[in-house]
Amino acid sequence: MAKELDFLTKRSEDYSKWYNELVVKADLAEQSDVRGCMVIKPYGYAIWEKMQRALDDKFKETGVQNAYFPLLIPKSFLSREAEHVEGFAKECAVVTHYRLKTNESHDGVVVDPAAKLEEELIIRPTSETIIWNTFRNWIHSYRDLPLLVNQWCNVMRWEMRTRLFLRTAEFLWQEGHTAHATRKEAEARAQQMLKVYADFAENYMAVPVIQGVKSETERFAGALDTYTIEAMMQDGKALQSGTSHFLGQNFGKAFDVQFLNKENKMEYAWATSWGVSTRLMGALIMTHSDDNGLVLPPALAPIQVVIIPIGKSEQMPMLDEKAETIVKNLRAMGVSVKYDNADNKRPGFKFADYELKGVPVRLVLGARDLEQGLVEIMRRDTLEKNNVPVDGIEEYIKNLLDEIQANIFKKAKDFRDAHIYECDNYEEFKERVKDGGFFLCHWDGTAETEAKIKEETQATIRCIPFGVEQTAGVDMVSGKPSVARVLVARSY
RNA sequence: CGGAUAGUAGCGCAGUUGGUAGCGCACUACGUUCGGGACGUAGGGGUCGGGCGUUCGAAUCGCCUCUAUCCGACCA
Repeated sequence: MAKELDFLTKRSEDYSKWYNELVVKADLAEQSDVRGCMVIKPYGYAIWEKMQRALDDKFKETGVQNAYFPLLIPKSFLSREAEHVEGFAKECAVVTHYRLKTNESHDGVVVDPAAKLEEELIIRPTSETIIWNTFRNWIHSYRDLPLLVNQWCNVMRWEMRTRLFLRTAEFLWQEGHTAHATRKEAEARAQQMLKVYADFAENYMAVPVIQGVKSETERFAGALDTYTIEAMMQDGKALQSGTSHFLGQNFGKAFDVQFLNKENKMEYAWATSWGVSTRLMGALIMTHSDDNGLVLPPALAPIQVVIIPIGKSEQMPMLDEKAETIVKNLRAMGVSVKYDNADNKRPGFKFADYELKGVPVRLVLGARDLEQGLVEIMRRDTLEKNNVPVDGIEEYIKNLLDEIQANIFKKAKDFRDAHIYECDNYEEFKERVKDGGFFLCHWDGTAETEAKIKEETQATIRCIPFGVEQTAGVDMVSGKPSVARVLVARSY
């Protein structure tokens, strides 16, 4: 029997520790030696690639095209839009020199002071400025609009405290930037992309989200409106999982992007931007995983089915042959399968390892069961095991994958819904918000109230949610009248 | 930038009257195993974060410094 083994910390014991260990042990990512940066390992990156592909397809369905803009942004660009620079100035990495030279003792290099840049370059924290500087040359007439561009890239924000996937100094994301002839069209686009994100989160990631609009203080720097999807993690905290901004004419004016409209009049272009990042990986991990490790939705799992043979060495050729047929059939149905017949790992080890990695379905091909025409199927979401006839197993698995996808979404949604509360009493709120959960509360709409809640409870207004009944009431803090409930929670 | 804690093998750690470094996992080789994280035997791997000091002698004591983690502040 096993002696001291390297199990995960229990989720209930220390949520942060559990999360960090899980990311590392499931082989998704690790801390880099470079401060605040992350190494995404092949298995983690495979999940990210699946996300990218699915999102990219959806963007293209809405007419968006991919492009690429420079990593380095001249400092002067960033300061063109006042609010924008204010929002990002504190977390920018700056390039000041373009050359190194050998030091005097010839055992290292130093920055060459003679190679100081006349104008410093900023490593992009986001690309609105450089993209709108480029858009100026692309947009002259209403016929050039709408301009719908997306880029997949890395950005850098010098955060004080970082956590794998959730907040890293450098991260991967996509940022969409669109230019429009009318305010209405731009607003519609910002909302449309939010829907795309919500659809992706729920149908691919199986993460239920609440859509809404941010309060003024939580808005993106330079935006007129910021739309958001908010997900609930298993500790009851909120995770902002994607945002879409209506930028008005702020960047059009800042970068002088004007066009001739149908009436032959000059007008500034209307803008949106929208993005999701590798933070979605964090949402995926924290929403579904359990004490055995990761639980991946079949739609995003790099390996959907793992087949593990068990038998004496003389039976292995027979099992290999049987497995080959099943693998071939499953692949023909578009299912990604791994057959693991490595003889240097024992079955028990493989079971635990693939559970840790969140593989949705495990098929055990046992010589003993096979004599009766059976194989063992284990589903990762419930850990249930079943003996199933090997005939028609491919169809069974295909259906099971769909069922798992639906089930983990339902499970996450039930959990979230059970932790959403309406609350009208501030004292009660202060007490209960410590334990997590989403609170629907009346708000008088002032920044003062918002700041007070944040200061006293660490909770923030996550969004003014769409689709909730707009009932009048009184603000639980100030006692002033309120027209609707907003979503308040602690967040990552 | 404040408060706390910690830096010893790839990872996790032990190492108090100060005496020249060890355990588990991982790794290498061979063998036995294989239906829920196997075991045996034999190996390889360390300037004890860095500097200065005290001492015959420092992982251990003192001072300085660097780094990391957690809690705050900060975080479209």
